[in-house]
Amino acid sequence: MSSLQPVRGTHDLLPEEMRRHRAVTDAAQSVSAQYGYEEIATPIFEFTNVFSRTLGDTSDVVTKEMYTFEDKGGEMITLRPENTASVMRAYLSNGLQQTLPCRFFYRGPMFRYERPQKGRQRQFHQIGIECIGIPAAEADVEVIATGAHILKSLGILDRTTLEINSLGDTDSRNAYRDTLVEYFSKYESSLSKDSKERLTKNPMRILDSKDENDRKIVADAPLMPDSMNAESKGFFETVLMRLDQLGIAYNLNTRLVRGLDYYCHTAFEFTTTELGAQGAVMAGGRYDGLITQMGGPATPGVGWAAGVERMSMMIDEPTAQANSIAIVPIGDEAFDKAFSLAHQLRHAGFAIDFGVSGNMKKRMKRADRVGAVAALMIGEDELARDGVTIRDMETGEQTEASFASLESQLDRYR
RNA sequence: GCGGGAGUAGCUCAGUUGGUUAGAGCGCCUGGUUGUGGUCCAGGAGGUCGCGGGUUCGAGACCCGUUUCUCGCCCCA
Repeated sequence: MSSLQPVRGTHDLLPEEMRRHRAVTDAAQSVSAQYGYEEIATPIFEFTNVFSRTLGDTSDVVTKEMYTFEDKGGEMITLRPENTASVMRAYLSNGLQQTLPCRFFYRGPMFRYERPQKGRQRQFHQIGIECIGIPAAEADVEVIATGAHILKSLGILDRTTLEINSLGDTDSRNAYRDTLVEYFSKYESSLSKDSKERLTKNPMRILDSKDENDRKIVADAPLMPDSMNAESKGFFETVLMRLDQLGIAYNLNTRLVRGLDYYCHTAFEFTTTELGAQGAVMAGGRYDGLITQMGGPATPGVGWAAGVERMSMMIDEPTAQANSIAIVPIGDEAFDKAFSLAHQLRHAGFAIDFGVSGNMKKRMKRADRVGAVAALMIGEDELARDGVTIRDMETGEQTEASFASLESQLDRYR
């Protein structure tokens, strides 16, 4: 294959696509800030054990999707497949336990060795928030509210559904897991091939199997709430009550589970039907055990991550950047003057399009193509009276302006 | 990792049961307009038909392999 092809599952972000990404991440950053989330960035690679220790030994992400390599110093390095573990590592590395609670927003590329599909690439981008240090259910609700607010500001909230479930605390989750294994083991021979594997690796996954026969067995499977202790039930009730209070609509989904080991209590996803096989736009939950798993002090946390590519496919085309003004010199002498004028106007805060070559017709055509709102024409006539001609590119109307009054006359095109 | 569909110009696509020199629209360039963009008219550039092999007198078309995209499975944002 030609070496000029990008690596499979990677894409160049050309200006049009980049504008969509920026519309998504800038809106997310700005809304998150309203909720007290400050932006941070962690390295795109970490020691492999940052991920392997936290995501779960049997998760697909760890077992088959990580980009892992040995660097020249013999260290095992992994390109981050998600950012929560990195953020927690950063939290511990920098001794931020002193300043709890911490609210972080992040954006950046993630890497997973997967089969590319619509809305699924090997290098993709996520935004996310993490709220560290608040054990109360209100933190879960704040995190969900922030996410919903971002989706709303992008104009896509009403095209998603908030699915929510509780996995309970560690005791409840383990109890439920044991109950499920016991139940499904009775039907092991009739389970699908995938589900037989899940039985040992991640029994809760059998609950959302798409296999028709599995679904029949699942229909009578024990339910999570029956294994939940009183504390876990109370926690989830508070979450739902507070969501109701804020008018955030949700769909209770007892089959909603998590692939990564560190989740407990609240699990949620904003899903859509617009992206083919990829339903999840934004997903997250509570991860009280994560920091302990990494060797830190017991610290609660809750957060979500969202796919930038997935959201940018759903939003309307963002409006282009600032109004620009084209400068069109006619003749060598005018070019001299125009070259300085472009510099002067840019420092006065205008966006200037200044083509360095071409006759007047070409330059006018270019001004039109870049969407300039006005063209400043400078030729012999204009130089003689020490000014320029301003052509409004929309109406075609032309007015004369002296160099002295130019900036104030251009104010309406800012 | 598994299964289905596709790959022809920068983009969207046509190309008949295998037959001479592979087309259209859009976009791009030049001219009609020596100081005026969008509209119009005329002309032009741009293709190893994804790549490699095979069948055939002859392959864009058929066969095999491969690669990329795409749809689904697994899993996930």
